[in-house]
Amino acid sequence: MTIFAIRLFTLIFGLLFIKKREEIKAQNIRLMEIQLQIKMNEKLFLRNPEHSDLGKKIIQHSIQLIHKNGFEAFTFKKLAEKIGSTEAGIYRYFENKHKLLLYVTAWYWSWLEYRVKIYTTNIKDPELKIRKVIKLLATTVEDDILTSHVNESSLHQIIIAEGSKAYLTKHVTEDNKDHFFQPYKDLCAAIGEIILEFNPKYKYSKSLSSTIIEMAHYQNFFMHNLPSLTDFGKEKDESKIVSFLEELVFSSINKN
Amino acid sequence: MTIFAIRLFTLIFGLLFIKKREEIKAQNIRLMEIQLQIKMNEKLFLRNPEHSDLGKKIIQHSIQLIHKNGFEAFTFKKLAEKIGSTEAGIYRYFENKHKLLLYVTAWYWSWLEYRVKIYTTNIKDPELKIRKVIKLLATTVEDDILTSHVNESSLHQIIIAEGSKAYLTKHVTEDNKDHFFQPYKDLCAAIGEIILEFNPKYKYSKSLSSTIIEMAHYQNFFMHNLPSLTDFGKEKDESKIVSFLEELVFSSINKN
DNA sequence: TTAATAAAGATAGTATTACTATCTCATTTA
DNA sequence: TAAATGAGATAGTAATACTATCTTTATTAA
Repeated sequence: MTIFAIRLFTLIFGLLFIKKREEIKAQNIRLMEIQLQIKMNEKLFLRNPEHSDLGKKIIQHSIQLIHKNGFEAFTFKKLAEKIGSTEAGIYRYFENKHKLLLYVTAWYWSWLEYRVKIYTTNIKDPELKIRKVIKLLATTVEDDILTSHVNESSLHQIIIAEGSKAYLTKHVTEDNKDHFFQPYKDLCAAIGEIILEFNPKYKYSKSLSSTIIEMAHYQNFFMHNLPSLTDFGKEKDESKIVSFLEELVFSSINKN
Repeated sequence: MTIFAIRLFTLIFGLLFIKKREEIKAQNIRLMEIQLQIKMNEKLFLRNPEHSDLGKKIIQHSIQLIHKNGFEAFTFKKLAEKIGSTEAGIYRYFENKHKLLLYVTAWYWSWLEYRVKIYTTNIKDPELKIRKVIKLLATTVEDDILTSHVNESSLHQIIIAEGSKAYLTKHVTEDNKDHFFQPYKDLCAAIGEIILEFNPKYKYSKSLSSTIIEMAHYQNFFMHNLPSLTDFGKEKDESKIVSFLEELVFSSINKN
């Protein structure tokens, strides 16, 4: 079923799904391994990190380091030391650390949209679709086995704490012209569509959509770090955020 | 009336309102000048910027520079050059640029809470109060004449684009222990109270409150910079954000 | 098998940033 | 009049954010 859903998704939404041949040389056996590969905007990198071991290590350990020390403290030098390479080596892949942040955030939003699509295509009822979407947005993810070098759980945490820094810059406009935020915008549009499916007359589908996305993350951050800004400070229970967002959304879009 | 409201506010909410004696030496005349002074957390600075000309210049030109070039590009060196002082001079007032950001954001939230209070104390109807609050949050401010060295309009823009960077750090927890976010939390609590006034049974008053605050700013940022994330991209009309927020809030808290 | 090419390691160097330290001088204030 | 304070001037340092170049190693194509 999963494989079918994934293939369907590939056909419909154009993400790349490849069978990767991995040669185990010692035994000279060819194994087929299923890997999810997300097509990334080429302007985000100088050399495609998916295409080499060093590249994958860069992504993998960037996520770890940013998650551990935060984006401000993250430097290419520290990253290089961690993966046993050199600063210059990282610069061959990414122009600077902000591009790398744009890369991992774009990757995250693409991956989320992919999950939204495969988990909602089989659902008819738009109400259930929206509930599913909110759950996907606001619930901590388990590591996706389809992506060996990306720890989705850490990545999720990064997006919560650092995600908005990707666009809160003086060069948003140029970055936007280079389509660096396309995955975010696509996800927002997709959720907006579902909202309109539920209520075609609702006037703020996109703004409500970006509100859900942002708040799914912000309420999580607040709950853990500035609890008095939420009503979930004591329990620290993600399902409460889901309930809040559901109530917020459905009371807004109900057709009365 | 304004003066009365301000005095009332001083009594009730403990903000400092002082008559500042300004000696005009040449003429040896003492003038009384009304100044709004917000009591700031002492841990935010090394030397109180309100207490000297250089200090006020630091605040005034920091706001200008951050507004113009963004917080990342902002350095104490550039600031010093701009105001004709030295880097070391600025460091006597603020430990680092992040503390300065915390200072101006805390100032902004205090000022907003002060405005929320004076503009809602005379209103009985909680519905009207909420409408007023949303307008105050989501509408560009005119420069407040009561604060000579703060350009509130630029400050508002800064909060939209840089405000969340104040708490999106690895040291939120310590900063929170030092009460650096108290003004934000107070504002959020105050709005939460009004929501409960309207509907005492509503379960998410604080989360809804932080949602309104954040979205008032984010929808504005999106509208201007990533318009496809909103429904106001074409008109770029702040009053649309107000309408969106009003619909969001009232459909959520209506008692049916 | 050989040559060409690409990836990546090794090393060096620079401008800027984010500070810290110290010394002097002018102005207030007590 | 002495003491305290504010602020200008200058110097120095460690870290950051790069750029450049040279060499070694691995891959591929002729």
